Amino acid sequence: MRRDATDNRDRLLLAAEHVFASRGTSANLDDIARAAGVGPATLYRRFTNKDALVREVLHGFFSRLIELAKDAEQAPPRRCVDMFLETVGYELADKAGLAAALWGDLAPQALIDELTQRSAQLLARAQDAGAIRTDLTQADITTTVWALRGIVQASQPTDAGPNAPWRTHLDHVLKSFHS
Amino acid sequence: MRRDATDNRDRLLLAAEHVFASRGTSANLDDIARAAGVGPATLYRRFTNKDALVREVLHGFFSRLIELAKDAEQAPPRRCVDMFLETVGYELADKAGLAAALWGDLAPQALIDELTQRSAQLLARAQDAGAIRTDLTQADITTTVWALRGIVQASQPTDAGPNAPWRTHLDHVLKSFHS
DNA sequence: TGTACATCAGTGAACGCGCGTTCACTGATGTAC
DNA sequence: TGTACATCAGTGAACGCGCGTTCACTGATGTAC
Repeated sequence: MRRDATDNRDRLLLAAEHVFASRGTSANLDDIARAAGVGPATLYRRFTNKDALVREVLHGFFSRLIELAKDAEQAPPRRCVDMFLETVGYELADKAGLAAALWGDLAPQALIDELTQRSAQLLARAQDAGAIRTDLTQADITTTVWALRGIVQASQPTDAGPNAPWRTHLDHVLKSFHS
Repeated sequence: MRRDATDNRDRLLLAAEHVFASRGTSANLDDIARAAGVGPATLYRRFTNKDALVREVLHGFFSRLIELAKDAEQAPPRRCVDMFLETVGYELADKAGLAAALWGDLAPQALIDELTQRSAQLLARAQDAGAIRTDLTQADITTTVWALRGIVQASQPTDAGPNAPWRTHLDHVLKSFHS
């Protein structure tokens, strides 16, 4: 691919990440093209269509969540689930617009599967350390992520910082997880 | 208003409740008109525009939530918050499409205020009875509703019954609420 | 109880706008020599 | 290092579709007598 082509592709992807993250995936492509400094038709030279663009942005988002799971694997067993959910919460709050589409048709199934598997391992690790109730399953982790998403989407951007609604809610949930 | 007019208004409102509840407020008006057995133009004789129709449906939805709060006021103080959130969860799960628009621009502020106030009273009642931690505020109740909404929206309709994801999540939260 | 008629209800088709997508063309890039 | 040229990139305007909304007209309702 030619240099000008790769440059524009990168800039379009960056612009799409920003716009989708702040205004959701229903944002229009003209705004993204303008933010990237190209015409709307250029977008269609780099991406098949809007769905393909959304898919690629979601792919990056899920990749970051998987990185967060890997990071948590390095944390002490007693704290690894807490750390994972806290960092996921920050990511969701920062990318509320993407969180909406998290588990839609356009989500990358392979990455979802990997994330599910890794969170199950984190849970098992914390349970083996005796830090988390043994009657919990991976579904409780996923459900908690959905819950955080719901809170983040309803919250104003002003609801940030250590007392953000999603943080106190997560505290409640983790309190129960730790039995 | 003439009899045929009131009849059609009622049927349009019912149809809108069903369609919006199952497919969200972005569902198109043609489907609603068809479900009501009238032409699309008739809808505009009974309602100013789509926003007005959505507002009226949301008004009904919030009225039902307020009824749930009133019902909870009759429950034992130690259980009133639990009961409120459980019944709200059922309502959200049943009307997932409306839950999405819960706190948007079209929501009726007066009813939101009343619901907020009533949930604060429920919380105070449970706290006075020594059933719920005294460091909680009304915001924790609202946040929990948002969380349930997020779960319900991500869940499949098959995730129903006593083991629905939102129910187990609420159990976790209430466990922490009760200290 | 009938009937005439004013009023308002219902309606299919058309309009307009937003937005994803494509067209037909101009312009930049990089390679061959 | 220059230069010619094939290739592919960029682009504004136009297209088409979905959908909210309105038009211009026909039809039902209910009241006055």
